[in-house]
Amino acid sequence: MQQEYHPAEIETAVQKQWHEQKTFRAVEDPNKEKYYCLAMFPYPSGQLHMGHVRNYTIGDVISRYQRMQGKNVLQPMGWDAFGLPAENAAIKNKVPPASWTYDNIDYMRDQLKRLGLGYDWERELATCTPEYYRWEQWLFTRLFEKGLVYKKTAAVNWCPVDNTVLANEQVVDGCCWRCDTPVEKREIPQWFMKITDYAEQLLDDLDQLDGWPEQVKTMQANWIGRSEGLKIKFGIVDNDQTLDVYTTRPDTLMGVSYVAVAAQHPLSIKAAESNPELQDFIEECRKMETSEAAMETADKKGVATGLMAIHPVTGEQVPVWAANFVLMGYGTGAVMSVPAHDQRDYEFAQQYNLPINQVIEPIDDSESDLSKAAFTSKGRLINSQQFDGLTFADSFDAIADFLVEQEKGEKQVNYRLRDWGVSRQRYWGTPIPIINCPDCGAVAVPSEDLPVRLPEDVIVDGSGSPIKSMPEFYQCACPKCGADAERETDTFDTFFESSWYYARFTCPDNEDVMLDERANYWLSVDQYIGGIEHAVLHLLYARFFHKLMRDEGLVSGDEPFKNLLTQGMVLKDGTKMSKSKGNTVDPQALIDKYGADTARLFTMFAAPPDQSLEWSDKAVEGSYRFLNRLWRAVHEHIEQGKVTKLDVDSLSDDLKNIRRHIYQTLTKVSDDIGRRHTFNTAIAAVMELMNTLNKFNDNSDQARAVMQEALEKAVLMLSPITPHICHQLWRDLGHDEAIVDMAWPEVDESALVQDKVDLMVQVNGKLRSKVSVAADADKESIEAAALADDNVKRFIDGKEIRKVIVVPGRLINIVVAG
RNA sequence: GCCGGAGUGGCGGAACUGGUAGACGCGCUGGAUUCAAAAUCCAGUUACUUCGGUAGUGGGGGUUCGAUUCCCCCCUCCGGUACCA
Repeated sequence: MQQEYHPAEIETAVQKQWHEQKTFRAVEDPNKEKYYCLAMFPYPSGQLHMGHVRNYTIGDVISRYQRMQGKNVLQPMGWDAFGLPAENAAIKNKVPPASWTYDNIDYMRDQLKRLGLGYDWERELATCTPEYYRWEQWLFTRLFEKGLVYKKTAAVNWCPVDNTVLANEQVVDGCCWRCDTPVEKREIPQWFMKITDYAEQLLDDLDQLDGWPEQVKTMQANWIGRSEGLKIKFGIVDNDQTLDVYTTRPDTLMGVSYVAVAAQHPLSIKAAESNPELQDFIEECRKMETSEAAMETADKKGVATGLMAIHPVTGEQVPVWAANFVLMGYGTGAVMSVPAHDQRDYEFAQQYNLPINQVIEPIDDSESDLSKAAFTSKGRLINSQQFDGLTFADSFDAIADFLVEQEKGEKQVNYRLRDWGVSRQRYWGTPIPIINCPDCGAVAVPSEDLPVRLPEDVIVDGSGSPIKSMPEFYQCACPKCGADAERETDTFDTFFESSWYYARFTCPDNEDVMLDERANYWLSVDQYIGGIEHAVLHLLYARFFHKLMRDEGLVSGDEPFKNLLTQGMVLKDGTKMSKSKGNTVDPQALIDKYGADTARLFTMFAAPPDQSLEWSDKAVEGSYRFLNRLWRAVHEHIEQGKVTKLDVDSLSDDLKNIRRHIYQTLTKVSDDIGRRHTFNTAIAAVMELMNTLNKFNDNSDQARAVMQEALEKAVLMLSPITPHICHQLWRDLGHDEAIVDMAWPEVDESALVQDKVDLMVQVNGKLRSKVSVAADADKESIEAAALADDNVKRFIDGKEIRKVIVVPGRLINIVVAG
């Protein structure tokens, strides 16, 4: 055994052995309990960052631990390879996105291998290959036939100078990030997936996800946003059109003082023909940012359209306003406004001098002052004619019944969730497999013609997608009638690819079908690990896809991810690492200097996985020092020669205490890794054990036998976290079998038995002393021991004891008067 | 704006079910070793203190014998907000 710890040598040799022996190849075996562990695959941006190191180390620790538990583990890795950065790099460096992406993948694959992550590399996939994306094209055409996709116009950010569509992140303060031109909205036809058809299931099935963090389920439930309300029809004066609104507060219907519609609403556009002020307003709204955050924080503005709506109950006329806070693409594009009982309507009404009609009063007859703010609580109806005196629930039914009878409304369940717009006007993505025929309309590309391949040898210059000016790509014949037709040149949202990769990993080599029977062996994913930033969108889309694939007969379960671990961000100086801030840490430098085990140990030790992790060069050195101490401890032990057999019955109290510490540590570490995923506390516990061993100075035969036992357990416990050094130390401790194939150690319960325990003694909740009592002492004797303690006496002397609380195994609290 | 989190020594964090606040690591201080330094090892390290104690987990209130933990209000920071992934 080498005297010094040389991580580079050890790590290279161990990784070579894993590679040659195909250690991490996953083979379906119905007789073994499977465990599918998946970390969110990376976008191949060029090099690994610390967030990747953290994400993939967490996955690897869990995978290796489960392997030691005897599970048949699948841990795959691949590349989320389509996306905007490749196009940006292409513009900057004049390199086609494809070659840039493939080069990045090659480099990052080596980096992952150097970290010693136990992946089955035979299952590697990249989403930008036709072998992968052909199957999502195929699924899309199936959904097209089923009517689950449709086309409608929707707004995009448009830069009139660059003549291109901008992503939300490319809009900075309402202007184009590259040329600073004010961004405009443009309505263009786009493809949508009917995720709203699955809204109810996506909400209800959250209950199945016991292994998901509550906060993520809450965020998804809020995002889906199920509500029960009324759809109400308003007539328009001198107009045969009607206006539908949806409200969750039909009890306030009699307080409606105006109706607000989106600027883009057909009624508003029609009215603008003879209204220059409204025209200007519509134009102004066209320049607003499309993001929800921008819409909600913008000043609320509106213009009267001049149209009057007819109240469905009273028949009274209320004005129709065009307002910038009403979205055309959401709901009916119109809302009824009740200033007295909705804060936003209240502020709008004050700004434009619209009437504020109170129709709800507090149920407890307390004051409701409408001069300062709206009264938004539910209460009792007033000023509401035949509905006066009703509660919220009663008025809901009464008003619904009334409107149904009049054919002016009905009860409706509504969802905040909107259908998923999947069209992107970008090049580097999966071509949407649709052909537009002048006669037949939109026609799905027949499955025998799939995949629709994206041309890779192109020049991207920032003036729009190159395939939009490539007749050789878009010119084609209609599959139905044979007439000249054109392909879609839009591509899919990249969330499309990441919505089903977890399933394709089970059978990535199948060239004939999207998924085969192996999917049902491995799925669902037993542990999914990724950033909290994906809590809503990615995870919701993947859940949606799973249900689509289930309904297509491709998979059997309802949900893709059984357990979810959301990791926090890696920070430096308290903020997110980013190139623009110049505070990035290159993991490669870390690995080169200290080795993969130190990088892994540091990222697991610095914080629990779901919290943000603060980077520290000094703490990395500390991790490296610990591995050196571990190495030295094993080395010094081995140097003393052969170890005799352990004789548990002959041990001194000191040695019994050491053995108890070993198995207390093992109990804690098993729970920390297996259940809690708090790797930081697991590592701390092993460090504590090592500190104890270090202080222990006994060269007797039995002491050395206990030391051998301690070091073996410590190495086994650390092996999922720092597998390379543990591989070597395990060998050095005299074992022929590779540690990666060892079982997780079992706890020797007899070593844990204790005859005395220390209990804390409090007086009035303040710690005053501690007493040592027999482990099986009864309440009375514990109480007596506490009251007899000298320091306790000082605090209770001459005072009346009101009560004594004894918490077994923990503490005694003596409550005294005064 | 809305939804979801987080806030504990000089720093990262621990305290899992309401029961010893600060485990473990970093840093710092002192010591050993060294010609010297690095490395390593040992000891100490929340603040205040009359050395008895007292205060203390973002701020303010509450429940409890007992609150970092539960409840209410507020502040700050972070994530998401539907075309970044």
